[in-house]
Amino acid sequence: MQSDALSATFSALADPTRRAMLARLAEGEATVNELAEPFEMTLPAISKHLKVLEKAGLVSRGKNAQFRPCRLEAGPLKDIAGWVETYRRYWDESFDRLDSYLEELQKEQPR
Amino acid sequence: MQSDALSATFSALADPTRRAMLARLAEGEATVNELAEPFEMTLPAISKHLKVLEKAGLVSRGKNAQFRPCRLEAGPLKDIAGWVETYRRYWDESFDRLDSYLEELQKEQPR
DNA sequence: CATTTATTTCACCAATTAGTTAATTATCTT
DNA sequence: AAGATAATTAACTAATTGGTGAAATAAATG
Repeated sequence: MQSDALSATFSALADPTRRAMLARLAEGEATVNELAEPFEMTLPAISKHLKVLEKAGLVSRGKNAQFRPCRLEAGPLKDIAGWVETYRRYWDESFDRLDSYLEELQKEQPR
Repeated sequence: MQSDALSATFSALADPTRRAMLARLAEGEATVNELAEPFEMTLPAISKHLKVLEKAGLVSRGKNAQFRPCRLEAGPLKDIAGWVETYRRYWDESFDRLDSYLEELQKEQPR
């Protein structure tokens, strides 16, 4: 088990099923069965994928009777965005302009 | 082996050693031995990590005498950035403003 | 040509991952 | 209390991953 958060997040995202589950959760909360519905997998498999997402902090779960509604938690995605952003200059020539735009944004909304 | 490109990229990035290698390559080309130097791993292990990065399209290799200089290829990182960007609204309230800024950028520089 | 240097391939191993079926737990409904 | 529904846990398996040491390959150098 990789212990650093960034690795856990990248690892959780390295699976199309899990990314599809996040995409579904982006539209709103869903129960485990609702999340499982589009896939040809058994429920225990879905349960395991959910656990991976949960450990990476990408999903949180509530409790409603026998249901365990899942919510998207985007914090770790922000970290991914931050990490990848440091490489933007290597694929995008207009990096400098966006960079300074983001700096502007920062100044406008101080903490 | 997961066949889709996005999964391969996330998977390649889900390892701190490989991310460190990319960070090194961001500073410029490096040989395998140069890349290996900061790590306590054997050369074959490094070679394997490089192969993972290469298969994900994140690294390309040249040929110079017995050296195989490695270069960073940022294309797949752009795809990661694109993927994660669709979730920005979930962690950042000022998404709408950035979104419209990026649309502006698009218009200014068509293809 | 023999040796050194750079790197890869091979054969192996232990741990992890992604899936299964069967059993269990928890809660609601009748 | 009994049955149905939601979800998890357990036990197992096959494939993948991340590492190793030893051998092989490729090119430069004495």
